Amino acid sequence: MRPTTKDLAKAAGVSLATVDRVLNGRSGVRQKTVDAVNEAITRIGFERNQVAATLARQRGYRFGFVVPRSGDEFLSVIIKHISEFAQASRAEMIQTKVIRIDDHDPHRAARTLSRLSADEYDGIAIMAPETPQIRDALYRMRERGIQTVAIVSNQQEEDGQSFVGIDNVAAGATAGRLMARFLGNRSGDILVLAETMQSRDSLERRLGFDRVLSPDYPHFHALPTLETHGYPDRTKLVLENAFAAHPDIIGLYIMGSEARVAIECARDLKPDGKLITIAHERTPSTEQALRDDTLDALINQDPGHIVRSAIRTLRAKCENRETLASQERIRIEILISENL
Amino acid sequence: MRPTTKDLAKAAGVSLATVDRVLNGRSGVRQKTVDAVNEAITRIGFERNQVAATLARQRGYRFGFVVPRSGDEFLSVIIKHISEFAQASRAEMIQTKVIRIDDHDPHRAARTLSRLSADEYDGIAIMAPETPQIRDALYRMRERGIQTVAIVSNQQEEDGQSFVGIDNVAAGATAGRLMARFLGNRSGDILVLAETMQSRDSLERRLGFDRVLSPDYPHFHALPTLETHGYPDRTKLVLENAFAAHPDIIGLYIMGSEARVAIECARDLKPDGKLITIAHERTPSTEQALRDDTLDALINQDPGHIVRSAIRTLRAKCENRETLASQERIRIEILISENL
DNA sequence: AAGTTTTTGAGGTACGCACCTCAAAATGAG
DNA sequence: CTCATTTTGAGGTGCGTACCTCAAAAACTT
Repeated sequence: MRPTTKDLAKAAGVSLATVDRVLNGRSGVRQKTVDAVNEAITRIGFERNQVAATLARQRGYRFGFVVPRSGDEFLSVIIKHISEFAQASRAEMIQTKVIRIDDHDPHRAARTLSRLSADEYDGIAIMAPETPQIRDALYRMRERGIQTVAIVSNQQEEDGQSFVGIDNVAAGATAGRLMARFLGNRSGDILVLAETMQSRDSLERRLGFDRVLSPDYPHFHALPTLETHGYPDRTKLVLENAFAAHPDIIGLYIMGSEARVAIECARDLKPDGKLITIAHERTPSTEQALRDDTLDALINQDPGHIVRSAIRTLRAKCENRETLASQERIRIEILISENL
Repeated sequence: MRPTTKDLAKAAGVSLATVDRVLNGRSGVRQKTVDAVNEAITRIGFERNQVAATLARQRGYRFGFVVPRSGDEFLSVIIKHISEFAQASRAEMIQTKVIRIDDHDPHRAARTLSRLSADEYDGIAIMAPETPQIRDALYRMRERGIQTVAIVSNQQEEDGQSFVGIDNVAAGATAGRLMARFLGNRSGDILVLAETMQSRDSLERRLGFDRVLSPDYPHFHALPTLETHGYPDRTKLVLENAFAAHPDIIGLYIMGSEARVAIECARDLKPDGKLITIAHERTPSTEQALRDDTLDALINQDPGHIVRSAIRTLRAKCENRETLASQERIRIEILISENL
């Protein structure tokens, strides 16, 4: 039989009330007593029964996902997975809400964050670019006793701040290696497209991409990153100009998460199908592009996995536990039409 | 507030005892009453609180993983993940044991299975090739009230029998497409290696491999599958003969899950590094081969994911729930040295 | 030593459900 | 109609923990 709090109290020579105080970090216990209880915990191998603990809390866990108000296809996939998992984990006493923030006004965003109270939320997962305002707001949130985790876009590493997502340098390197191998011995220019190079994600992907291409494959030349700023018109224009200026473009690497327009343009500009195209994030449109061969490979981070991992991470923090590392590592997936 | 069994009883106009009988499928309730309760469940949106239910059961869940007694590197990785997850889910009142069976004697294996009682196990995950004896034993296990799920190797589809693993035809096709794209415009022979072609997994992978290679790439020729039967010596011999007989071998596809020996041999026989090699399953040795470029790509099914998914699937069956499909689909992962 | 403050104990209630018993009510058979 | 059988209700207990109150004990302070 597994030892219970009762056994622990007996083993530590204290009362149930004191055990409770120590286990839940309440004040008013001498250090000496705390140590005695902790010693007893390891001695008898006590492990809190999380099922009973959750039931006794009366109010499971309340988590929030803070995401940008405006967004691309990838964001809607994320949100779909949030509500899907929220539905499925209601029976486990986990409540999940989506909170939208202004992604172009860091101050307003920070204000929204500052209004989130520990009475309403046990933990917050945030998907937002790194800015001083956001970083501060997150710091104060943790001080208020709300657990935090950053998803997709990394935030500065700090105590109590974890990250659920991929290593973008490695993702860029993966794209670079695939690009090179798919191109084989052909030589020419490679076009690199991003929404903006202001974002850390794009910078890192480009860094990884070049790190593979520059030293190992001198017969390719990756052109400077072109920025679309998320506008379809601009994307089209930029691509047209690039293809006109560089007649021997043989590869296209789309780093941003809104690849649809770029893929369509590239297909129209290079209809022979000789252009090797690699993009990020599985969405209905990139999936379709893979199937009809306008896209050669897709680098993906499973949005469902990210959402579930964020919730598990938050929950582990609330329960003062470690997560299972192998379960929480988000993989850099390579998708082709055969393994969709 | 979420409705409880009490609310449900009131809404259905019956007592708590009857609600309990219906919810847990006990006998002695008229169909008319069962229907009334079910109607009330949907009407008020009742959802059983699994946390409370698990606690009240007094004895969490007891699951067993039935795996072959003899095995390769992949199997040991699986077992490592079983104990890792078992450790982590003790706090959730889930107990997990590993049960070894004789993989070369289906009768003995079936006898071992027949001794597993519902008093000891709520569910069994089995990793075993499909044989009539095993299939029967699984059928009787389900009749005894033990939930079953097949992992890695599919069992015949039957009522109540689910499968956690990859589609091996698609996995073979993925390997085929990668092989072709990595080879580019070179032409020559491709060697295909398996432990045995008796197993369904190998057959399916070969099928998928050919399905991509034969129609789309006539300048490659995939040779008939060579069998190693898991013996290092034989693997070496078979490879030496093949390379001697076919001077223009440009690709090697290792379908079995014990790739170490084959990779080493191939490296010795074709030291120029021009041989494109693709294998299955991430293990310490295949991972190393990827890093030092003796392996070009790895097709992997995440063993940790399989283990966790099997347990979640069993648990969902015990609780008479659906699983979250997107979480349980095992992906066909493509690994190269950049996205390890 | 007397008073103040801090620390501890004893006891209780609650969470939502599983599982048990026994008697009462409803139903069916003859 | 009576008797046997089936179905239902009322009530209880327990799972292991959280969280609360109040008084008693221990530890400091001056």
